[in-house]
Amino acid sequence: MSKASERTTLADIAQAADVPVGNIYYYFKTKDELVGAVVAAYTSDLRARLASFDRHRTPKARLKDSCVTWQMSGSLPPQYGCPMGTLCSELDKRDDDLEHAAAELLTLSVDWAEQQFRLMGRSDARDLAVALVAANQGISLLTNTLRDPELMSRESHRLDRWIDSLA
Amino acid sequence: MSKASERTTLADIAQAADVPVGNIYYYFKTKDELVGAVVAAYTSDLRARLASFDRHRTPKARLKDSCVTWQMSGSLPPQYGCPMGTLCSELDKRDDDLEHAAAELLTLSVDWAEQQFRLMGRSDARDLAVALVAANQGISLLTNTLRDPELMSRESHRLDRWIDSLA
DNA sequence: GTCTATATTTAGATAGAC
DNA sequence: GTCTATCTAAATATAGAC
Repeated sequence: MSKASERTTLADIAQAADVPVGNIYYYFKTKDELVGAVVAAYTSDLRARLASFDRHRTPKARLKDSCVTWQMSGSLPPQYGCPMGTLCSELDKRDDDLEHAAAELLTLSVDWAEQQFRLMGRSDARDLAVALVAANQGISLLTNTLRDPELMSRESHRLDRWIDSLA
Repeated sequence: MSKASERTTLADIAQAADVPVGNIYYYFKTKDELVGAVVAAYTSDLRARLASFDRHRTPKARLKDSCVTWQMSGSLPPQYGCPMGTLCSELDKRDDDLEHAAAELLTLSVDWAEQQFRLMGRSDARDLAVALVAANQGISLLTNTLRDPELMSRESHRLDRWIDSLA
């Protein structure tokens, strides 16, 4: 099999970190432990980002800022694929502690958005939150798969106008 | 590594098909050839589905039907993950013929939807098409990751109303 | 703490009996 | 056409020198 499955190996990580492979095991007992550390870092980063939106006075401004922020984090080097989507499909198949890490990550975003729509007085806050997160995840998938950053920016603007249009 | 990376192995496929592993090589020379066959089948299935929407008289009816159809194909057994999303993140990383298969699959859907919006007289047909496909992909990811089929049906209804609201 | 060498495990692929 | 046994390659993991 030529270069088929292409999941990230310890050799890849070691090369990126410019250390020998065996060295990794001084810091992490297993590869799973390393993956867990990555997920934990990603989670704490997301929490920090969500918290940072508190600086805006209105929930509408917070939501609009979140679109822009996701847009930036989405336009990473495309060869790494849609970060959240990849994480979800990788973690989703497991049967250990990390099995639900992807779900927790998504729930974090949905709950936050729901809270903002609720503060805007929308009784359909949950549906709107789900739709917003789904739109962001979906456009991230399209942008990365089609290798076209403009898709993300155009959809971001559309979502921005959509949020503006809400009561 | 316990059950960490969890990509689909030939052993998994053989077990699902209830045949011994070696038997697979009678039908496919390599695993890549098997993956290619799966992608080809998926593509032809998508083409057939898009073609079947022609039975509706108006583009609006076609688009609305496509949401319902995607909703059904999305509520598969959740342990397999979001089908299209998984396919994209798996194929995306390759460097062979299949590298762009995921992109072609998505483009097929976007082009079709663009055509329908265009027939509706929308000058922003491309943006709407991208948004629709992204919404479907995103809600598929959420539905599968959060293991909640209701997310998909509620978002489908929302998209249905959204299409109805367009001029 | 960092490195090399090597052991272990797993997945892809082949050979050959039936 | 189907099966078992086995080979090879690659990735995870460990041992032990420095």
